Amino acid sequence: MASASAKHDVFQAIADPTRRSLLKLLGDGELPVTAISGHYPMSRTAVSKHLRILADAGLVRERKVGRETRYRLDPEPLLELKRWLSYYERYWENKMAALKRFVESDEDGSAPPAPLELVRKEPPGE
Amino acid sequence: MASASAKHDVFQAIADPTRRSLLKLLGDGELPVTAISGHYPMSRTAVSKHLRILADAGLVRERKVGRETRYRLDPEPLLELKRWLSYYERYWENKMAALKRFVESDEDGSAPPAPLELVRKEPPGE
DNA sequence: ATTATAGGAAACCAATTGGTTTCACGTCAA
DNA sequence: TTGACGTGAAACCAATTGGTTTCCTATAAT
Repeated sequence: MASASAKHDVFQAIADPTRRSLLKLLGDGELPVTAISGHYPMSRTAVSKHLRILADAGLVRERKVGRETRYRLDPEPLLELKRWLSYYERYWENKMAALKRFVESDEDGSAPPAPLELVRKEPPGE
Repeated sequence: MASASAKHDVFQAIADPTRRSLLKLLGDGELPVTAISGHYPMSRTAVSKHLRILADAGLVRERKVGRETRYRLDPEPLLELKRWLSYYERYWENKMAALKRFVESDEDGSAPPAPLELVRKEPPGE
């Protein structure tokens, strides 16, 4: 439900750092466009377009008040992201487990759980 | 550590549906490029470029084996995403709480779900 | 009534993106 | 050695993106 199957999905919406910043800013509460754009080095119009993209993705809600349009965070679509991420939990768990096994291994070295070269931090040879 | 300070960040990397699909595919294990590209309607070269972007973001690792290059998932950078997401947990919690309060609200109506209006912050000068 | 303010719409632009086709190179097989 | 296979690099292209400026319309405020 909620669907928000709009033309902008949440993945694409949060891909831009300005938009991620906007989400954070709008978490504090409702703000009109001009106030928002004051936080950014770009034009008000540019910010407005970012806001529209966020709104299309359902991440932000707009509300007209007099002559202003106030925006605020709607975190609901982030749940989709969370769901997507949760699929990968098992992988880090595996990795963590492998790492742990490696660290705790009583070095008979007979069954290296996984190559995992990420473990070693060579002193900077370069 | 890890840092993956590369030119492609994880947010941008997962913005593309093909790349998300690749991650899922590569979760099953190492695969060479041709085998991978067989799953997609686009050219091998196109898939290869997606793989490079994923690799730049640290989401995928490559390993040369004879004349093939095999790719596999590296979920580690997703932790950054998880961390980013976790910042917003409190918001859905609030929302959930508000919703719950609303649903459970019996008759007094004195506590509307969540006005959520915040006052305006300092006008950012001009 | 007139003027100033808030914000969206439109037209435009450069850079990036997602894709293609062609080519070159290293590796495996005959 | 000759040729086929697996892949990346390069050059190219259309569409999208992130931004701008200019204009237009509502809504205050005087």
